[in-house]
Amino acid sequence: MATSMGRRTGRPRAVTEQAILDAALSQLDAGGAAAVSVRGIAAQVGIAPNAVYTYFPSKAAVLRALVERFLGDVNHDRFVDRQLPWRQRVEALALELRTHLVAHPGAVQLLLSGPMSGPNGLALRESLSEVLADAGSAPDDAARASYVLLVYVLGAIALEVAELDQPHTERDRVSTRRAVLDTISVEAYPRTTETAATISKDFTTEQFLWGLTRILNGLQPQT
Amino acid sequence: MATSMGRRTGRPRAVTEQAILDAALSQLDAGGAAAVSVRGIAAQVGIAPNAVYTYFPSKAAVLRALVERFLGDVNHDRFVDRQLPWRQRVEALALELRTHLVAHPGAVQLLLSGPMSGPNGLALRESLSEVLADAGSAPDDAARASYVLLVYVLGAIALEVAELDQPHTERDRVSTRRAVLDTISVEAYPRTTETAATISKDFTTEQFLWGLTRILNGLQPQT
DNA sequence: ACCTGAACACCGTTCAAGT
DNA sequence: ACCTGAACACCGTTCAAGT
Repeated sequence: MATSMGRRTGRPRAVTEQAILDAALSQLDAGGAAAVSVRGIAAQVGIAPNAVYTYFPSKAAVLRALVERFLGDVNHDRFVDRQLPWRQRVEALALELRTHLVAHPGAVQLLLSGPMSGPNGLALRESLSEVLADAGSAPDDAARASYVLLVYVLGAIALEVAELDQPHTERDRVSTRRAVLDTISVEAYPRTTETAATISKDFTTEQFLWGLTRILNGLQPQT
Repeated sequence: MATSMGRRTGRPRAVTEQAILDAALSQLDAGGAAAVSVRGIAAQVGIAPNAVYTYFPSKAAVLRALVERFLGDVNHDRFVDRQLPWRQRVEALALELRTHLVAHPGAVQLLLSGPMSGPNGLALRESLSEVLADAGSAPDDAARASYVLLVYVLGAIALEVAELDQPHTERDRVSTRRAVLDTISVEAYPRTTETAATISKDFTTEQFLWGLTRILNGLQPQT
């Protein structure tokens, strides 16, 4: 509420923080994260390069603000609607994230190179925690699940957009995507080899990922 | 086998490709991906900046070669051992990857910003596919599972190293890590709220991730 | 308070010249 | 064949000076 207040009198600002971020985003879209430059932003909004530092203290601050605005733009309507089943709420979030990230592929790099510690980033993680708490997780555990889900969504999209830059045929791409779908569970398929007999019948992907995470975090797998 | 052959006579090389990559890696370790520079590499190995272009055609090529060498360094012994149960083989790979990536956190950025399309990258994906084929997946489906697993491992480590740069207490970090462990399955916890009743009893994390992936790839969820 | 021009210490890459 | 010095077109950031 104090956005247009408190500005000390003097020469009026030539542009706005939003215009700076708009320019940064258009550079991001045009050439990826590496193509975003302070000088390019300045040229686009029509001020001298160093004038950018009146709006943000550094290029890193510009990128942080861009990530924050990006996260603020994802639609939370279905996500926070407690009337909906929790599955639909999480799916809505994942879909929203994917929509925005495919529209701005460079943003994936930005998201993965920082810990999303701004207000909107924390809010998103908290909302996700709430959903999973509604789903029946203990409050503490829900925070954990939100981490796993974000990892999965961001990681999957990161690799997807990396592949988009490659000279693959569309057919390759489609089959790669479909390829991901059916194999999350190896249980869904008949055992065809002898070594496959080593798998116990009731071993699920759920247990598998659980054990994998445990190992990745340096703890002993349960025996 | 033709590495030291075929070099046309003339002035001998002052350094080696490996020395260039060593220098690049030390810069990566010291200051992250952004700190790797052609000029810095040249200074470290003791040649002029432009002499680097006798060894690699561009900075991007240096980084690609670095990723390739990195992937070649992961120990495949336990991973390719068909005597071991497939779970242990995949876990060995995940652990190996994590060990190397935590030792060289900047490499995560490199891996996630490219599609790992070099020989070693493809070999790793193929090996992973073989393991899952041994586990009973149909050959085509196994390629898909390897994608999911790589996403999970790389994504998880990317966020982990991003958090390492933050001013968190060790206690925070440990609890965050433990937090990830227990909540991959919401099924493991008792339902405590009314909305939780919307979850069917036999709904597993496996099905959940499966549906999520399907949605992320733009296909209709099954009803 | 905000802008500008000029400068500093960098970058990746190219080119002509040396051996 | 490989190296060097010099140059080109950049980069983020700082500083002194203007209004």
